[in-house]
Order: sequence, then structure tokens, then C-alpha cells
Amino acid sequence: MGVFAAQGDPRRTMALLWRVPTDEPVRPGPRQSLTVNAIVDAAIAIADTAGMAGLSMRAVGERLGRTAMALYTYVADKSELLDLMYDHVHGELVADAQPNWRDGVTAWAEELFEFYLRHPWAAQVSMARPVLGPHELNLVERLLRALEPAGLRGPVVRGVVSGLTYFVQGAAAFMNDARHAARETGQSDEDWWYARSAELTTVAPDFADRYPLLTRLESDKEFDESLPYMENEARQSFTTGLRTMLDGVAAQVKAA
Amino acid sequence: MGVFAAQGDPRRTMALLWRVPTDEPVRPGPRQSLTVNAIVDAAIAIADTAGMAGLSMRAVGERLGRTAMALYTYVADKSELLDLMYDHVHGELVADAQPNWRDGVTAWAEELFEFYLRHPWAAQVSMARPVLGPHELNLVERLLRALEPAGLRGPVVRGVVSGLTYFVQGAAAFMNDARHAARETGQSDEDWWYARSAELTTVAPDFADRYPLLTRLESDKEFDESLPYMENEARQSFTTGLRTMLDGVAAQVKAA
DNA sequence: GACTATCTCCTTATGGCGTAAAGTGACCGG
DNA sequence: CCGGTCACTTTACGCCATAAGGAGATAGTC
Repeated sequence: MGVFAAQGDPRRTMALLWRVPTDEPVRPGPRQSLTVNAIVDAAIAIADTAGMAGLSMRAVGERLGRTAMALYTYVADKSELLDLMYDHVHGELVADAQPNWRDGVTAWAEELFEFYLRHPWAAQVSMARPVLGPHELNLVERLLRALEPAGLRGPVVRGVVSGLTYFVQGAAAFMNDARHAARETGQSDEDWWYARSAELTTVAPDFADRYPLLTRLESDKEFDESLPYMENEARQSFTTGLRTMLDGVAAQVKAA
Repeated sequence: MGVFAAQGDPRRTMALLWRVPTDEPVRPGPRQSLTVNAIVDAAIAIADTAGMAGLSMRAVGERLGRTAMALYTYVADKSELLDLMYDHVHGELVADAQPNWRDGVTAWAEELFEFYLRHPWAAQVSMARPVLGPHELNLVERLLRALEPAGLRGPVVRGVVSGLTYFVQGAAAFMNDARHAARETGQSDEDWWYARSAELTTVAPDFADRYPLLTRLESDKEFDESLPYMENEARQSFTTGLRTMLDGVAAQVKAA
């Protein structure tokens, strides 16, 4: 399951997301020494390098020279912070429509894929309760703009949008997981695979008989030796998978 | 990022996964009062109802009338337990090839989708370090068997396999997240959406101008009133998304 | 039948998490 | 200068996985 955002009081969170000026009356008491922005930036920096698992209120506070509890004057809770982080990074995405829908959608997908590699944690935020911030909405709007020239009907568009999103997110998550596992365990994809496959042959000597197609598929791989095993796999799958999906869209275009 | 399995000592885990009899010599000390199977079953029951977040060693132990630490004589750690759970539930999957590749692949995808709805936690296990148990491998082998009549080349097959997997997993995860959020917060999709969209219009009064395509797409939905909002969305997206992907595969078939 | 090695399972402890509750001191309007 | 209000801290609670060590059961050996 994805990590959840969009859980708290919608009024508060929405005002922060859309930067609605909430001109509070001047009050007694000490001035604030932080800003929501600084907190969001710090949290993003931590999540980018340490992953979602490394993102804790304590860590964010420490990076800013404060305690975890100090953050709660700026942000309702961790999930609201995540909302803000999520929408903020989506501001990086800018790819827009092309005359040819296929070029536009390809650019959209590739940009999003690279984005998820830069911000692995963003690929883990659930889409079931979208954040509804300006930048997240922009991402969808731009995909719709790219698809526009294809002239698909509403239900098909929805299927294509979610299909593409799942695909890009899944492919990026695969790659991120592979990298994370390699880093975390200190075991490269190759080392891991070597140890496991050796064990496989002793534990299932009839492997080639039980899984003939898997065996064959595994044997005719072409490797780019300069990349880790799984990166290679993920990149190639992304490219050919995306091409196949776009062929499917093209078929729907002709059908319309 | 996915939750990781396949992290520990491959020899131990593989032996358990493939049920290799490890006839240990008779030893002194008290007899074991549990079995690995009982632990795996208990853990699956917990994860099915309480989700990955509710799956804790304490909870599994408690369900069996033991402490958390008692489990460690049967299982190396939580990730090994997850390996065993993951492969065990995959034994439920049986759909196999059809004369027509399209029927076979459709059946495969639909069965897997329903499977992930039964076992939401299974959709969160990372594929970057596959468990390599017999049932998980069977799942892939059966998809390859279903695709066989299409006669695609290796690299294309790999793209299609991962594309389909990401798609099914993403669609199911979306649905699971929506259900989980509704249950967890006590707020139905409709309530949630109502509160958020009301806030959206006050915070972004120019919404329809900034996001014209999104606005239009949202307005021409057809609802099945008997289903929750997101379920409806997810089911429809799954159906039309799958059709589009298969059209893409069909295009590759013709190209070959 | 007693002894000892070895195993299962328990209790306890460590260091993490989000965040509730309560305390400390700074700042403002009057 | 005082009283109210706020920013931020400390402490505490109940979770988590699991390391460490202790209690008691069971087997083989004498």
C-alpha cells in the first residue's frame, strides 16, 4: 500500500498547498524562526537521500537545528508535511504537449520516470487520495494535453492515463528498489543473483523442466555490461513496455 | 518503495520455500510446539485483514498464543517470514494458457487483480529482489505460456511481462489504498472528495481555466452508483487500460 | 536415576518511530 | 512593567524488530 497523504484537515492543507495568504493578526509571543518552506526543503533533502524510511520528524528537526516537536507549529502532522513535499517536487515537471501525441506522451513518461528516480519516495505516495495540489494536478493536465491530438473518448482516456501512470511508477519503483537493496545490503544485483541462482539449482534440480519458458527467456538476454543487472533490465523493460502501450493507444485512435 | 523480502541467508530461506526435507538428527531439548506452516498461516491471516502495517511479530505470536520472540526459532526474521507468506499465497493462482493468447493473458491479469484484492499486502512486496519460490515463478511461467501463441521476441516479451505486472499491481494497489483509506479514516470516497473539492473551488477559483482538460474529463463520468467512487474508477480503468495494453501487444504481433 | 548438553520459549532491554502533554522563556499590546 | 500568548523544549506513551540472557524441558550417557 502506498504511504498516505491527504489525511488531515483539508482546509489547512489546501491553504498551504495553494499558498493562500492567511494574514493572521499580529500576536504576542516569540517570532517564528523557521518557515514551512524551509521544513519542506529539509524533508525533501532527507527523503531523497535516505528514502521514505529515513524520513522522520526527528531527522527533519535535527537538520534544522530543532527538535521534532518544533515542527508541529508549522505543520499539522507528518502526512501534511508529505503532502507539501509531494506537491513541491512535482513543480520540477514541465514536459508539455507536442503536435504528435506520441512524442508528447513519450516525453511525459520519460520525464516522469527520471523524476521518480530522483525522488524515489514520491513513487510511494498513494494515488487513492490525491494531494490535489497545483503541481500534481498540472502533471495530469499535461498528460491530457499531450493525449488531446489523439482524440480519444473519456473512458478510454481515463484507462490510458492510469495505465501509463501505473506503468511509469512501477518501472521506476522497480529500479529504485533494486538500487536501494544493493546499497542497503552491500550486495550488488549480480552477487545477489549469483547466490540465489546457485541455491535454486541445488534446491530445484528440475528447474528447466518445470519452468521451460522462464529458462529460455533468461538465457537470451543481451547485457549492457556497464550497468547493474537490474538497471539494465528495468531500462529495457521501460522502453519496450512504453512502446507497446503507445501502440495500444494508437490502435484505439484508429478505432475511434 | 516496496517492502523487501529475499534479504536473508538464501540457503535457509530457499530450503523452506522449496520444502527441502532437512532431516535434522534427533536433538535433546523440548519438542517444538509450533510449525513454520502455522506461523505462515497466522501471519497471512493477519496481513489479509490488518494490512502490511498491522503485520508485526508480536501480532503473529499473540495469535498463536506465544510471544514475538518465540517465532525466531522457526523463522530467521520478519523478511524471511514475508518470503514464505508471499510464495504461499501465490499458490492460489492457477489460470493457464488458452488457444487464443489474448484470452489467456486477460484471464491471467484478471485473476492476479482479484488476488491482490484478497491479499493487499502481496502487492507491496518489491519485485526487485524476487523471492524465487515455486509459486511466484509459476505465476510468471504461466504468463509466458499464455503469451507463447503470440510469438513475440524475447525483449518484447520482457517489456510486456513487466508492463502487465506493473499495470495489474498498480491498479490493484489503487483500489486497495482507496478501501484502506475509507476504512481507516471512516470517510467514504464521496465524503473525502466532497470536502476536498469544496475546498479546491474556494482556494483555486480559476480551477476550470487552469485545468480545462481535467475539468472536462471529470464532468463526463458515468457512475455505477452501487459502488464507491474510487472502486468504480479503478474497475473501469483496469478494464479499459488492460484492453489498450493488449491492443499494443496485438500490434507487436502483427509487426513480427 | 542422575547428570549434562541442548533446545524452546520467556523476560527484559535497546534504540527507533509519531505525537500528546506539560514546562520554559521570549515577545507584544496595554 | 505586566499579563497573555506564542515558539520551542523536555518528557512520556505505546508501538516496532530483535539482541541478550535466563528458565525449564528433553534427550543421550553413565
